[in-house]
Amino acid sequence: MSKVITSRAEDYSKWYNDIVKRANMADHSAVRGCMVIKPYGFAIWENMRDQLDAMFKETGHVNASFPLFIPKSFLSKEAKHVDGFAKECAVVTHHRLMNNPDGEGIVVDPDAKLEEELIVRPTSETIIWNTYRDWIQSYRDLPLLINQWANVVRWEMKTRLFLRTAEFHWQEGHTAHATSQEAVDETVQMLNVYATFAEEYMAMPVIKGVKTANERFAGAEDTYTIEALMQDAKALQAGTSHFLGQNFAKAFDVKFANENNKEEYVWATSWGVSTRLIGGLIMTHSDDEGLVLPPKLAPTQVMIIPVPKPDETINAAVDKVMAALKAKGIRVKYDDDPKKRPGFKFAEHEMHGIPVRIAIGKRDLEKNVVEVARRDTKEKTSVPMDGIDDYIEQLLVTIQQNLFDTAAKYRDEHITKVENMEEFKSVLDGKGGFISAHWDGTSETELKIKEMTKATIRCIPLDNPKEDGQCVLTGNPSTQRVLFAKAY
RNA sequence: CGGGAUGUAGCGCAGUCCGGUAGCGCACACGCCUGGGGGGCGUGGGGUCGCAGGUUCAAAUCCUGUCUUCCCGACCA
Repeated sequence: MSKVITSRAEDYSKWYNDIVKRANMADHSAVRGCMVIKPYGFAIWENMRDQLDAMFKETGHVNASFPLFIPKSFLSKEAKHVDGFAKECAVVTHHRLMNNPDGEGIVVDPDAKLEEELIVRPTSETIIWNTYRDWIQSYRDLPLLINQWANVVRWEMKTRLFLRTAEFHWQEGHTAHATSQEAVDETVQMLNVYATFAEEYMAMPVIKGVKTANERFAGAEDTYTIEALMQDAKALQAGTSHFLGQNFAKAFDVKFANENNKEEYVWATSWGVSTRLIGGLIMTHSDDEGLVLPPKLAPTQVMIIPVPKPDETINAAVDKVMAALKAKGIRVKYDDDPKKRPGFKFAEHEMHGIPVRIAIGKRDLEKNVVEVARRDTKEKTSVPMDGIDDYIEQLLVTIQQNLFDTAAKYRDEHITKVENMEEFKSVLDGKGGFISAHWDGTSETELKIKEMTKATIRCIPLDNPKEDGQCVLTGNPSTQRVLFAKAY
């Protein structure tokens, strides 16, 4: 049992915070609701970002950068969009400071008021579509497939490290298409990219689905989502991909001439994932000993520890092992700090979620073996030095798969079919997780259930089988089940 | 924005009721011992006690004001 991390059973929220802090991922900053992402946390984000970026490029997208600020008037051009974001915007009103004429410090210079206030972007649809107007004239300019890596600000009332912060890092893809179908295809394609990334790299199983009108992105025709389940049986919206229809094209007057020289409004998508994924990564795999990272995203995959401390014989053996592992492209480090004891290092690297530990001591060397420990299962095995590179290479694959399988099993065990509100409430208050239930398709019912239980419809799964039934709340006819859950 | 807490060393806390010039654990620095799961002993450095006023010979402690952060609500792709 860890000496510095609160157990999940004792206090799940505290456990989460302890992991973030003890694993050196992030800290609260001096700015309300904003976090400092520390080098280790950022290294994980860089690995996620690099992989996603490669996947975006494989699907034909390119990166660009748009302004941090958005003129206030832009935001209000799409009515639903402004409704969705108005309450959480940071606003720049002045451009100059001056010495306080009445005393200490500096004050805002009242003469430096901006003609038009600037909004710190909560998302970039408006500034981007205002720009696309100038870029798109003909169907030959389409599709336009652009992504940007950026930070955005949403003035949330209640924040949590990585899961919901006032400022966060993300990517936002913004694409323009000649036809509705092409835009819908793009929306689904990017949802699939996200799902592949979540499952194959984060080892986090997700359910792909569509949001209900209530949960839809402000300004979208349809919002597709990937939903994951955390270890406390609450759902996490891990990524969204929006079919925006012609809403933004109409708001910003973006038209193109089609093959018949007829003017049409452009069809749009936008899609994003954020540093929130790191929160999902933590809550999917980690345990009471600390962070657990999937090998594909771990900044360091293998840590070698000399026992009890480095010396010439051990160092020589380590050099050989490291060279062999590096030749396989494995990210390996040697903790040769002579001042720290092995037990301390074991605990420390477990806290940081490093997937594999290799301990090398004199006893091992006499037998020409090393001790290999897995972070996911805590299993320790004595492994011959010869062929250690192949062994570790395979082990990393095994760990990656095991993390996914374990999470998928937990998730599958936490999808429960219910037929009425009694069952609904008892499952929700008991084991939690996703509740698969019939719903009559109305916003009123959805909101009523939210009010009664705090559970929302996370999504209507894409591969949902049609099934006649009766709404859990109203008894009205329904054609399919939807997934409810309490969510982050 | 309502209700409740909180603020003392980098972190976690005691001291406040009953005023007398600040302490413990961890961390940090140095030394010695130790060494296959978070070592031991010793020495040492580090604090305008959230901020601003006030009472007093004397304020972390009492009084007034103010701010911060956290929790519960409200709010929230």
